[in-house]
This record gives sequence, C-alpha cells and structure tokens, in this order.
Amino acid sequence: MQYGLKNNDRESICDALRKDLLTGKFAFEQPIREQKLAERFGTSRGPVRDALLRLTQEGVLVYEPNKGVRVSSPLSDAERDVVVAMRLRLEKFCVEEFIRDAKEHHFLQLSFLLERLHLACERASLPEVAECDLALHRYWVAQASPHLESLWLGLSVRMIMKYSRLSNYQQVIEEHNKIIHAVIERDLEKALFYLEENVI
Amino acid sequence: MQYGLKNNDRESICDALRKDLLTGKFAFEQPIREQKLAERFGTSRGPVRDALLRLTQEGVLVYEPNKGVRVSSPLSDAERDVVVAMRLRLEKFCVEEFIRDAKEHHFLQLSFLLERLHLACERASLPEVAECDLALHRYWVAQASPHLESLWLGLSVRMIMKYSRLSNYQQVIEEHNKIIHAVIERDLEKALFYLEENVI
DNA sequence: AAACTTAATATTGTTAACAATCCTCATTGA
DNA sequence: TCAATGAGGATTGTTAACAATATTAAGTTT
Repeated sequence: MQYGLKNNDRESICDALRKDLLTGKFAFEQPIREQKLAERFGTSRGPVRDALLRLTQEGVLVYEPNKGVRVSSPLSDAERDVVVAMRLRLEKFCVEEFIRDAKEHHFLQLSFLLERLHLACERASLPEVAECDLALHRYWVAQASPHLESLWLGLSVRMIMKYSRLSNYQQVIEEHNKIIHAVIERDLEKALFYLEENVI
Repeated sequence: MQYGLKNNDRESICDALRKDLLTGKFAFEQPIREQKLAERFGTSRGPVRDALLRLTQEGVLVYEPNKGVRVSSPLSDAERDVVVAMRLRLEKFCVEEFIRDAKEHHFLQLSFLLERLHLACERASLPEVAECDLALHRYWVAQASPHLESLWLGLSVRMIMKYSRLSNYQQVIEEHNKIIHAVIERDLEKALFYLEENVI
C-alpha cells in the first residue's frame, strides 16, 4: 500500500489517502506535508500534490496558499443535513436510471459488490467496510451518470467523515441487502425507500 | 489575461479557464493541450496541470489517463434538473444563514457586487456578466459555509455551461435586484422565492 | 487495396533542482 | 518584560529535463 506504484500514481495516492481520511487516520485540522507522503508512497512530490489538490476540491482537505493543506474541520450539523439531502437527491436519480436501464450483468456485478461488503463486515474491518459501502453505491452512480460521479463522491466522503455509522456491521449488511434486492427486482419505490433509510 | 502571473499561478489560470469554458470559448469534447496553455499563460506545464486537474474535479473537464483532458459533454436535461435542485438546496441554506448572521458591511459588499453586475450588463459583455453573476451568489455561499463553497461552484458552473440564460441582461438585473433587496431587508421568505425564480 | 509492423512524433507522467514564501526562535533594543 | 528584527530552516511553488505512453504515418506483406 505504500510503495511500488508505477505510472499514474496520483489516482492510487488519492484513493489511499481518501481511505485514510475516511477512517479517521488523520486528526481534523492536522496539516499534511507533501514530502512525508512522497516518501511513504515512494514517489516525488508531484503526484502527491496532484492527489492533495484533488482531495481539496472534494472538500476533504483545505488549502491555503503557500501553506499547503490540512484536514478540513468537520461539517456543522446543519451543513451535514444539506449534504445528506443533496446526496439523496442525486443518488435517487441514479438508482432510478439504473433500475430502468440495467442489464443482467449489472445485477451480477451488484451482487458481487454486496458479497464483498459482507466479507468486509465479517472481518469487522472498518476501512474495508467503508470502502465496500462506497464502492457499492458508487457503482450505480457511475453507471447512471458518469458526469456526476465525482460530485457524488465528494458528497459521500464529506458525509461519512463527520461521524461514521459504520460501526454496526449487522445493520450495514441488512440495509444493503434490502436496497439491492429491491433494485434487482426493479422495484423502484421500495429501492428508494430503503435507500433513504440508509443514507442518513 | 494571458501573461505576467507570478506566484500561485494555478488559481489565476483556473479562473481564466473557467471563464472561457463558461462562455463557450471551447467546444464540447475538444481536447485541451497542456503545452499550449502553458505558452498562453507564460508558465510551465506544472501550474497548468494543477488548474486542469481542478477543473476536472469540478466536472467541467474529463480526464483520461495518459490522454489528458477534454471539455466534458453537456449534461442531459434530467441531469441538469438534478444539479439545479442540488444547487438550490445548498444556496437556500446559505442565504438563510447569511440573512441571519450578516452585518452591515456584508450588505455593503453585496450592494457593491450588484453594482458590478449592473455595469457588466450595461456593457453587454457576456463573460463579465457570467463572472459577476457567479461572484454575487458566491459571496453569500462563502460567508455562510466556506466548507461547501467549492461544491457550490462546481454545481453552478455545470449548470451555466449547459445553456446560458444570461443573454437577457435586463432580466438578469431585475432578478438580482429583487433577491438582494429582500436579503438586505432580511425578508427570508421573499429572498428564497426570488432565488428559486433565478436559479433555473 | 486492406491489414499488420514499425518508426517517428506528440503528449502526458515523473523527477529533481531551484525559487519564493512561511515559520521558528534567538537576538536586540527600548 | 516585551515588541521588533533578522537569520536559518522548513515548506510550498515553479521549472526544465527526462521517461512512459499514445498517436500518427509510412512502409511492408498479403
């Protein structure tokens, strides 16, 4: 995880850092140093800067000219409510499109992602659970609207960062089981209902 | 506009490019070459890459590994509806906060921005009108929630790119007059009503 | 002529060195 | 004691050269 990246490092670095941030490996307001990360990932500062810039745009980091980036402070409750509402608006749209257009192999992929989530929950590994959870939701977003995928990602990461409900693994599994079964049965109403229950 | 930037170029480059994209200076799907922009702005490719990466994250550009970026294709009508709804949700929240907390000098600044919009409309300069319009809305967003400012920016730029209603300058002025007078009178209900009328 | 190689070019990805800026802290002076 | 100053180090910002990849075009074979 910390070495041996070859080409197009910024993607991998960005993903690795996002996972760290998501699971609270850095404290709020903590400054992030480029050199340190460059050493950790075995690259130069260039790709690291790219990744930091991107995470800044996602809202996870805050940038100040000539001072670098730091972990952004948590959202207020009111801000979080807004973000949740926006994510729901977006994801409901995507699920609707997904249900309308999905073929059999899309459902298969969905089942696979659900299975991965199960395994992560069994292992009780918070980073993995967070990642699998996001990957699952991300799948229908990416399928329905690649245009809005990065927008969705920013919303979701900010949402999860504030406080993680992901500790109750049993509940995580059940919620996603319900959503995905409804999706596969193309039951839009039920899918949206369970989605709303899950995205809070 | 094309030369003489000194430190922290990426911000200026990003803003300049965003304005160009907003006002349709590049065609949809058109690839963007780093070297060309570096020459235009009189810098090396580094800061240009930073700016392109950021605009990619905003959703204005699309990135493909080892192939660079191109102008993203326009949103579908349905996608645009979602983006509009999200922006409204966010901006209403910000206006509410703004009205609650704003001091006299905030209103003064608002009047100043409104004045700038007037002048731009009189000059009938589309790039300026677009910029002043955004700057005005951006002000209360930045005041109310710096956390969500870049999120808002991404939404707004995507919205405007699709098709610009900004050709009827008289209407632009009237709509913003109404909004801002309501805000200054701290009339929340009226402000939200006119905002909803404007953000479409 | 069409399909496949291969060389040449163009473009992006990465790196290390250098420049500019910020921060720390000891020194100075009132 | 405390504020102002300035040197030194740490960190970010920029650049140009180089590496990796993609694209193009010409040449070859069938």
